[in-house]
Amino acid sequence: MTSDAKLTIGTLSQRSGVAPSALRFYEDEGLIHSTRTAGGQRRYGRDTLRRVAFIRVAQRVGLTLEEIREALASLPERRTPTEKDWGRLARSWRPRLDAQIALLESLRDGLDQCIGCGCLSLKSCALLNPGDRAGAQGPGPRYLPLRNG
Amino acid sequence: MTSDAKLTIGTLSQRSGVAPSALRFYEDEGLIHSTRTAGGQRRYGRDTLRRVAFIRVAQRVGLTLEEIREALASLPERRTPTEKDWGRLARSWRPRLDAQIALLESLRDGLDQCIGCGCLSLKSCALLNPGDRAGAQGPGPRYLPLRNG
DNA sequence: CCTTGAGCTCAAGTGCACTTGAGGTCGCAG
DNA sequence: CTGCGACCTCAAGTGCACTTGAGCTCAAGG
Repeated sequence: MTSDAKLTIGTLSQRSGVAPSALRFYEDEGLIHSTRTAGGQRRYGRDTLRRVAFIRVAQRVGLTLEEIREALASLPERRTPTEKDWGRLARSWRPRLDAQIALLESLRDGLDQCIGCGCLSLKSCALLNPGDRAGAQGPGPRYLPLRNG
Repeated sequence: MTSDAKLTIGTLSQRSGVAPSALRFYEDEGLIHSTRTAGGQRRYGRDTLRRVAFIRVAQRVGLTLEEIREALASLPERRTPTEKDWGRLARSWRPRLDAQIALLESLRDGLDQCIGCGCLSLKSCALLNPGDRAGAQGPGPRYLPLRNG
């Protein structure tokens, strides 16, 4: 019977390791949902715990909250998501993870050759132009969340 | 004779692929330096090209501008840095790169086991607590620059 | 000399992911 | 029923890495 107990924001915060302010923020952003007590306080179903966990892991993988919201939107609305649902979502990260790992490995392996040799000053350097667009006037950098890095 | 030509900010921008505004910003932050013409315009030595290249690669590796400034501060002030100087700096990234790669790999390899099995909701999950601090109320996330991601 | 594109400064704005603070309310133990 | 810790809202602030805009000056070709 503990399975249908609702969680307060404080409890969810403790169990998930995510600050209450962040949980409210996630809710504003449509990433999680709550019911309210008569007095207006938030109450979360236990599946929210997994939802929050998913959000944090997805952030580590490099997704923005925007992307995570989109991913979560593909979950069933009517029923509590199953392990298969979560598994499917998580597996969609693989190409992204593989690409990131490949990038970092090429960076690591290229350091000695590339930096030492002087190509670091050339537009054609693979380290400098991993996206293959030499000198393109792109916008600012994107970020990869790296919690507890 | 091209080797001692000074670069304007526009030329440096084109050659490095970094916007003029960013170059001015880097200068404000002490990451690069310029001399000025009589009229007050910036002129950069050719070694600044390499310096800027270093900054961009360092960002991809995950360093903040603060950290990059510190790294650059260890370069000789009096002479133009040699390839050995740059190589030494770049090699200091290795442990960091290795750690990041290891993290992403554990994330990738843990996905199927972890997300499918339900531990995603537990504080002891390795994916959720890579820093080994379950439920610690850490500050906000850190970022890993991921240009052209 | 004149024009014009490139450059200058300084203040403010952007995007992301939150946190902080002020001022007030809820809900449960005693 | 009272106290007080947990919760509420809303606005503003934070940190990083820049970008944008206004208003003005410089430098090089014709």
